[in-house]
Amino acid sequence: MTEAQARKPGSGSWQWGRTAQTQRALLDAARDVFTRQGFAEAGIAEVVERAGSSVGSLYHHFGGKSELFLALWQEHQLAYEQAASAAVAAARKSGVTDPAELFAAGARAYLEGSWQRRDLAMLFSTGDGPPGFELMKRHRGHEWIRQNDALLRLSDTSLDRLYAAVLTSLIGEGSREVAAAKTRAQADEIINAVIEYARRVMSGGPARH
Amino acid sequence: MTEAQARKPGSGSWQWGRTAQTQRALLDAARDVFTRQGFAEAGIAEVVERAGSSVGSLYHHFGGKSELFLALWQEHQLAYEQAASAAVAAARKSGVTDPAELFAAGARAYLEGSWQRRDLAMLFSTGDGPPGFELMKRHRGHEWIRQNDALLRLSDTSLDRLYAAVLTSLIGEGSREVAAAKTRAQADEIINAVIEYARRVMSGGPARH
DNA sequence: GTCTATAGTAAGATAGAC
DNA sequence: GTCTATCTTACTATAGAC
Repeated sequence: MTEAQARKPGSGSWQWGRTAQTQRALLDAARDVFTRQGFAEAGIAEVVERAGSSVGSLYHHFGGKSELFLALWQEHQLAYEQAASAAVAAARKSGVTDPAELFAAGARAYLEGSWQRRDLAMLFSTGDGPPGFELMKRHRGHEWIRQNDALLRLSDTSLDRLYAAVLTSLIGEGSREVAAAKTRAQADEIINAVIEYARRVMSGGPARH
Repeated sequence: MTEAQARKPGSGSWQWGRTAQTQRALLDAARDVFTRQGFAEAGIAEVVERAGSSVGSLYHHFGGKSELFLALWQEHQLAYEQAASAAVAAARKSGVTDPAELFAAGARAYLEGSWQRRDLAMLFSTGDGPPGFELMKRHRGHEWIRQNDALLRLSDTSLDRLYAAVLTSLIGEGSREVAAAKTRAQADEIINAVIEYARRVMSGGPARH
């Protein structure tokens, strides 16, 4: 593929995205290798081999193994977030106003994404990643909830942070289970159950002392 | 304490527990170093220095850095489990029979343990550990719930596994937040809130399709 | 059981030609 | 932008005397 596309047609006019191509190839190869072996086990060598690229190139474009992993994660996150916010917007448009329902709509889209892209969902939930990765994930998760329910007037109380943390980890755990499901039907069951649990947690809102 | 016990009384009759002493010193030093620096950052050298021991000795007793970390974790787990099952037994003795209430009693004791031993609770929840550690944790967590409510006639359905997973991660997340609390009072608030959320999740039992 | 000194190892990272 | 060859650097892990 790399070779075929690299062959210049007629003149030589197309140099569009030589960079983009390389990065794409590297990311795809990284997906293959990391999802099969995890971060620690995976070797940079195999990645560049599969990508038909080279170590130097990888470093040029990404800066290192960790950064490559992170780039892969960010793509994945982007897909999640776009799907989720689109779903929330759609629900809102069709008249839903209850914050819990809007949240549920977003969560469903999120979990849907875990089923498509199971491989990545599993990879990022195993706890195997570059130093500091767990922290980044937690951070991102909290932001997501915070944003998703700026609706819910969450303040900076430790109890509100807990509420967000609990919902985040609920969706996160659900995501893992969905990704581990054997069939689409099973995944659907799990998605529904997770939403149900989320509703239960949200019933009554954040705990007050 | 170590010093006091190391002082020999009268003769020199005591050689009891030279092994035990060394292991204790190593574990205590490991606690210091790991809780401050995490697993990856920590160096074996600093641990043995603080323990007044040596690298060879560490390998003799534990087998390596990872195993030392794991031994520390197991001690911590043991403390959790003893407290939790004692609490459940006590609740049962005083007439509680509702499974959800029994579970809540165990969970409360568990979270109590996260406050005492905050340092360890934080360490083990950061996601920094030897390869495969996250898996072990997840495994252990599930076992704990399973055992705690063999009461709840959970089967091997994927939905029942989800239920267990959700409760586990709820308690786990709560544990992290408790450990991060700044004051005892705040920790108590959080503990109560977590129990409340657990009750909400359990209301209605495992989801059915 | 304990220690010191040494070796292994292996992968990620870099330099510099093309 | 791309590549190859080399290096480096920090560990862990072991050997072998006491």
